[in-house]
Amino acid sequence: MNIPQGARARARTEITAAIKDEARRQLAADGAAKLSLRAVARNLGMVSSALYRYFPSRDDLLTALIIDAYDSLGAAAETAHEAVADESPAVRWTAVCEAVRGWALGHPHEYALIYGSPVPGYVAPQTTVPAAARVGLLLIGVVRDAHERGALNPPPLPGELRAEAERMTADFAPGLPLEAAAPLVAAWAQLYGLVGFELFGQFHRVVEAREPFFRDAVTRLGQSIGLRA
Amino acid sequence: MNIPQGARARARTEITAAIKDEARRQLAADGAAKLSLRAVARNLGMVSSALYRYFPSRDDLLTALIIDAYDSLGAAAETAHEAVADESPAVRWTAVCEAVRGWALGHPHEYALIYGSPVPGYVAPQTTVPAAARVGLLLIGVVRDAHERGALNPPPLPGELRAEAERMTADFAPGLPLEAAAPLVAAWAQLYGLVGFELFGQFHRVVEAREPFFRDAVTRLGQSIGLRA
DNA sequence: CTCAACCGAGAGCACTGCTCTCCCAACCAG
DNA sequence: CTGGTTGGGAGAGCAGTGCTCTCGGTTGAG
Repeated sequence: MNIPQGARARARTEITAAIKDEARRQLAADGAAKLSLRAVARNLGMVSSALYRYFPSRDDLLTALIIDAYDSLGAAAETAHEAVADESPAVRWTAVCEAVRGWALGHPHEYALIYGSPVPGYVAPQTTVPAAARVGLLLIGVVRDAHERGALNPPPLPGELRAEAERMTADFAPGLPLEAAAPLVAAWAQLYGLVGFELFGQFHRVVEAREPFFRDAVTRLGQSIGLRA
Repeated sequence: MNIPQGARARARTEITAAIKDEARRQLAADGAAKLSLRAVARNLGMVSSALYRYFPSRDDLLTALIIDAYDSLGAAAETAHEAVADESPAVRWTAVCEAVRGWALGHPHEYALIYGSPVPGYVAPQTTVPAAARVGLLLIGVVRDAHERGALNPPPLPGELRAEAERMTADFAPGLPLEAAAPLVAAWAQLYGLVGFELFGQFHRVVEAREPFFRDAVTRLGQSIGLRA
């Protein structure tokens, strides 16, 4: 990103990038579990121990890939959103949802890496949080926008969720009506349920017309928060 | 299940069960990826090669565990359902959903095994289908029952989903009104989105009051199919 | 120009899934 | 009761893994 700071440093960033690229290739081809440091090193013409100068462990490489995947997904969603920025909130909502699904179908193993079961004993470091939040923030923005232009009719807020809803809006969704907070978070999770089931084969012989089915489901998901079609 | 058919056959079923038990222990402790055939054999006092007489590969052992996990989850859901069999469909719906969540929280690694990202290159054999279908059939039964007693108000059916809905009801949900088919399947997937997000840490610092949040979400999920509270 | 930091190479350790061969014990037919 | 067949445990071995450590050569800062 900066002015070249010496051959050494530049080589380091280049090699780091090359490692990630090769790792991403293997990830896309065979999935996270088959990603092998030795194979990455081999394909890069280096010896496996040299790779540890760049990533102290396999988990650190995976973490880097996870952040990249979150960013790639977030960018795809944001791009799709910009293309319909002038439309109604309901249209923008489904556009973002369909972008998530599209990205997932195009990057199944990367999707599995970030939204599938966490790799054994692996705990995502805090570093991943900002990248992971991008899609969520985008959805919050759509719903808040609907609220601001008076196009939001959220369902009533159950009393036992009032405190939770207040905390949610204060923490990460300022400007959102209390009634929309929990339904929005739930819809966010449910979106990934739909995508995951399709991607991981749970819809095999159950859902055939995948696209219309998904469009219908996320439209109703938007309605469940109060976005009217 | 039968009359003892000789020491040989009995020993075989006993050892097979012992292997599965030990494997399940390791699965619960460390997750699927760390399940090691050699470690299982070691803890059972046998040599690793002997284990291949019972399970031809690691994947076959995993498949057996997957089927058991589906059955365990299905049994938990059915038990929970029976306990409220006399209640309204809406109550039974949330009871089944909460049973799924409860089982998942109690068996995180087994849940990850069946609903997380499929293990690398692993494809579930047809054998798993009946066990996997139990929860789905239970939910179908609840909604059909609501329909039969006139307590179901499904949303309108979009034209582009009519053929799909006809196929769905014909294939696995006879007696269900066309309008309910797609919303039900979607709700089924969305339920696992909610559970998965909680289980895999996506709700960390996002949802604090997990139980009321979940109860509210699945109640609205039921309403989205037409079950009135 | 010197010296520390950097980093690639290679050997090695402990582990994995899986195969193959050997050999004994259980079983069934005659 | 016996003899051949089969089931299954033991052990060695192969190819692969993540990771560590040591040895040198190169780079770049003081």
